[in-house]
Amino acid sequence: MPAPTTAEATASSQPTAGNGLERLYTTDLASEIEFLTARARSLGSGRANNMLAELDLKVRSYSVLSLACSGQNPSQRELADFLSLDPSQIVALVDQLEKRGAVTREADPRDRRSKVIAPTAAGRRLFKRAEAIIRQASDQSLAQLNDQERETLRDLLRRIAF
Amino acid sequence: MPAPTTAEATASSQPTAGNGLERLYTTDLASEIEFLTARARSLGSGRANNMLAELDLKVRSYSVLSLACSGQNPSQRELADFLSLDPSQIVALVDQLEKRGAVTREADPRDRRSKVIAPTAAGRRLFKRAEAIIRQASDQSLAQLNDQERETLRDLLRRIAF
DNA sequence: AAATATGATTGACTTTTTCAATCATATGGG
DNA sequence: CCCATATGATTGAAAAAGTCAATCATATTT
Repeated sequence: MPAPTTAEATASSQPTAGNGLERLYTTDLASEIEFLTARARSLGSGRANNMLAELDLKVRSYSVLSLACSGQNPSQRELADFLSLDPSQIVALVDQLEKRGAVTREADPRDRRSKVIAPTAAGRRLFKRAEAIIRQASDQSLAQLNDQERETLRDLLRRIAF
Repeated sequence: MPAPTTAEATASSQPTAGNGLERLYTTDLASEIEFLTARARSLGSGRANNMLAELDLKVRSYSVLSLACSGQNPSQRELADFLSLDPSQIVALVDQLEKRGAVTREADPRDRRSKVIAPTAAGRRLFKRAEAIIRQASDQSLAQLNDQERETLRDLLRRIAF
C-alpha cells in the first residue's frame, strides 16, 4: 500500500485513503448494494486470506474445515451445494485437507457413494486456531460497525443469501 | 442451466429449499458476516452476469462503463484502485469496451501517462440499457428486503467497503 | 433386472488473478 | 537543468479459480 504524503485525514482509514479517489465515491455505482457487497467481500476475504496464510489456509479451505467441524457431518455434495462450488473443487479442497491430516473421508452407511467429511483431532485443533484468526480478521473488517449494527447486517445478509 | 446452485431456481423465496441442506444453515459458518457477504455477492453477481449476457456485458465491464459514464472522468489507474483490480485487467476491460465502440481513451492534459476513459454516444446508450438490467437483477436479488431495509444494508455496507 | 439418476473423481479447458518487466512521462533533489 | 526515482499503461507469463463433460460405483425407479 502506498503511503501518500499526509495519509489519515478522517477516521476512514481503510484502503484507498488519502488519494484522489473520493471523487468516485459519489458515483451511482458506489451506491449500488451489489457493488458494495462485492467490494466488502473482496476486502474482507483479502484480509482473511492474508491472515490465514500463516496456517496455510484460505477462506475456502477454512470454510470446508469449519463445516467438517460443525457436527453436521456434511457430505462432499452438500459442501458443494452449500458453498456454491463445483463438486470437483470440493474434491481438490478435501484432498488438501486430507493430505495434511485435518479431515478424513468417512463412508456413509446409508449411501456408499457419498463421503462424509470428518475432522481429525489435529483438524479440530487447526480449526480452533483458524477460527480465532478469522474472528480477528472479521473484527478488523467490520471495525466501523458496533455490535448491534453487525447483528443487523448479519440478518439482512442472511435474508438475501439464503 | 449452467449455474450449479447459483441463480435459477424459482423466482420466489429460498433457493435450495426442500433438499437436506437446511441442516448446514445452523452452523457457525452460516452466521459469519463474511461468509454471508461472499454468498450474497456470488448469488447477486451470478444473476447479474446472466442477465447482462444479452448485452454481451458482465458485471465487470458494466462497472467500468458505469464509471466512464459517471461524469468523473476516471483514469485507468483510478478504475483499478476503485474496483480493486490489477491495472492489467483494466487494460483488457477497456480494450473490449473500446473495441466495441463504447468508450475511448482520452489523453489527460495534466499527465500524459494517464488515460481518461470516456464514453461514446453508443456507450451511453449501452449503459442505459445495462443500467436497467442491473436494476432488475438487483431487485430480484434483494427481493426479501423492503426499501428501508435496503437503505440500511446500503449504509452498513458502505461503511465497511470504504 | 433394466433403465435412470446421483456422488465422487478425473481431465480438459476457459477465465480470473497475480506478478514481473518495459516504456513513456512526472516529480523531487541536487 | 540533470539525474534518480516514482508512477501510469501495457504486455506476457504463470498460478489459481471456475466450468464442463466423461467415468465409475452405487441408488433408485420402473
